[in-house]
Parts: sequence; structure tokens; C-alpha cells
Amino acid sequence: MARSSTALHGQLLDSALRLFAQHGFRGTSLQTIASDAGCSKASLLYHFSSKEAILTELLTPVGREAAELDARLTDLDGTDAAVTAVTGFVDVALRFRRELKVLFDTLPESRPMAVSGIEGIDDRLVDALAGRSPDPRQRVAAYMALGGMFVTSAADLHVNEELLREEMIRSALRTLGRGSD
Amino acid sequence: MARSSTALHGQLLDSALRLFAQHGFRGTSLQTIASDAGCSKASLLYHFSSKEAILTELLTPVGREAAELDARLTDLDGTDAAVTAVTGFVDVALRFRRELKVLFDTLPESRPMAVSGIEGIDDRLVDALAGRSPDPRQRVAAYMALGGMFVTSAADLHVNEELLREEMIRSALRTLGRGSD
DNA sequence: GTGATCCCTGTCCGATCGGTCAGAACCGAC
DNA sequence: GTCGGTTCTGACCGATCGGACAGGGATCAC
Repeated sequence: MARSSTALHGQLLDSALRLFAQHGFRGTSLQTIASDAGCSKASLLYHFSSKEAILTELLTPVGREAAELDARLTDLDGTDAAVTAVTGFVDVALRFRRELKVLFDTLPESRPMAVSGIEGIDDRLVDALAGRSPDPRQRVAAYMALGGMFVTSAADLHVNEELLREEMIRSALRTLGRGSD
Repeated sequence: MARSSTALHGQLLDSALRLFAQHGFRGTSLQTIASDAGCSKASLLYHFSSKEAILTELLTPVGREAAELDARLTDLDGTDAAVTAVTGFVDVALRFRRELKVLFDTLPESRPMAVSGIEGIDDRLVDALAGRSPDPRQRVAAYMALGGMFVTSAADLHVNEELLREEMIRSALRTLGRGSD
């Protein structure tokens, strides 16, 4: 027995991500994760100090990328801000589909933020998507686009990945009234 | 004590809906609901045979309306189907904002369907939103529109209700490439 | 009065949860 | 060999979960 430490660690993260995405954070027990990864619950808690710690480690990468996108958006406005926000979000969302699903499932509970640096990022994203416009109609459209990208990336449409990416971006821009057509 | 039976029953439904929407189904215990409604857990279980029964009673109305919309869509296609699906969905979604949030939170877990008559309604909605087109791009756009409407209705934007409704419909139609502009 | 019925509750139950802990099993270094 | 450190586990713990159940009051008909 005794895999090379990091091996089981990664295996546990894999199992946890899949199970969290499928049954939610609350709906997945430590025992289930451990069994899926082929070890004991006690072994899981040797690698991770708590259930929350697993979540944090899972969501840290997407948190980092989100923060980067956030930073890129700060000094943009108008169409530039909207287009950058759309393409940036779609890219991140499609790269972290299951993570985003877990994040979405976890957000409503105002738990002590498992992933740092993304507090209020949703408001800033909506602001950028709206092209910094204070028009409430633009804000609603921005929310529609954001929600659409979120849900669509989390769902698994049986569609070619590149086509999905392109059409998500085109759709979102149409939603915002900034479509080229 | 001893309220008129139906009074406590309704009070419990109120509390449950609010708490389910706020903390999720799993994240809300029977004790919490009972305390919020000002009675004992045993009393709650006198009015409802189980936790699942509360969920069913909460989601039945929105299930009925969804089924009606579903029926109205069957013999429509093209722009008619898309427009009817958008306006119908927005109307239902805004009338049952918290219920929809609970439904969304509850869906991922493949629990024995608490609300009947809506199996596979999402696929049929996407089909209608896509105007019955088999084009995968239209299907992606349909999913974007559906997700946008879903999330936007569940979120609470501080926006005038009628403006919200109008702009959600306009945004969704733009997403589908059927905007008037 | 005395039942019968309805509403409500205190108390208990088994299951499951996240988490702890002492120690077994394995490892390379010596 | 054996020693020290790392990896892993069975057994256990307190808390909380959804739910069962017997009985206490209140209200009615008679």
C-alpha cells in the first residue's frame, strides 16, 4: 500500500471534485469521497485537515484565474470591458466547468469564503459586462449574460468544445446588445 | 394556542420556502423551520408527513404552471415557439422566484422527483427556445437564454419589477438572435 | 358529565455526519 | 538488523439529522 503521498492526495481531489459537482458539497460525505478514492475516511483526514480544506484546495485555481480576469478588467470600459469580460469569463468557465458548478452550489450558503480574492467579483463582472453603464436595462442584460454563461458552462451540452466556446461568446454579446450581427 | 390548523400549515410553508431558498434544502433542518414558524419539530411533522412532503407542496404550484407552459408550446415552432417560451418562462420565473431557486438547488440531486409533470421539461424548453432548430449553435443560444432567465429571476436585482420583466424578455430574445433590434 | 376529535409537544430512537486518536504498516537510512 | 518518519487505518466521540410515538389540552357533540 502507501502510494506516493501526492498520488492519493490527487486521487482524493479528483473524487471530491466529481462528487461535489454531482451531489453538491453538503450532499457528499467524507466517507463517500474516501470510498471512491479507495481509502479510509481517516486517511482522507490525514491529507486534508477538514472537509472545508478540500473545497478550498479545489477552488483555489479558479479563484486565481478569476482574480486575474478581474484585474484585467479594472481599466477597461464600454465595449472593451464587455468583450473582455465575456471572452475571459467563457474561457475560465469552460476550463473549470466542474469547479464552477461546485462554486455555484456552495455560494448561496454564506460560508466563510473558501476561496479568497473573489469577494464581490460578481458585481464587478456585471459592471464590466454592462460596459460601465449605470442604465438598469444594461445591468439586467449583464446579469442575463452572466447567468447564461454560468449555467451553460456548468451543464454538459453534447456539443463540440470549440463551437460551444464560440457560440457562448457570440450569444453573450448578443444578450448585451453588442453582437456584430 | 392551537391556531386554526391551516394557519400554522401556511406559516410553516412560508418559513420553509424562505429558508430553503436561503440555505438550500439540505442546509435547512426541520428544527430550524419549526423554530422559525414558532412551533415544535413534532408539530411540523404533524402537518407534513416528511421533509420531502414540504418540498412537494412548495413546488407543486410552479410545477403546474410549468406544465401548462409546456403544453402551450407543443404545437408551436420557429419564432412563435421561441417568443412564447421566453415570455412564458419569464412570467412563471418572476412569479415563483424563490420556488425556482429551491427547484434549482434541488434538481442536481436526482432525488425521487418531488414535483410531477416536469420531467424533461428543460429539454423541451430548450427545443422551443431554439425554434425547433437542430442547429447546435441555436441550441447553445437557447441554453444561454434559459440559464440567463433562470439565474436572473433567482437573483434579486434591485430593479423595478416591470422593467426587469421587459428587459429579461428583450435580452433573452437578443440572445436567441430574434431581437427586434 | 363523557367521549371523540383535532392540534400540539416532550422525549426518545437509529442513522449519519465531521472529526480525533492511538497505533499498525511501511519506508529508506544507518 | 533497528530506528525515525511518513502514511494509513479501526475504533471511537459528540453533535445533529429525520422521524416515531404516547400523551396533554382544547373544543366540540351528546
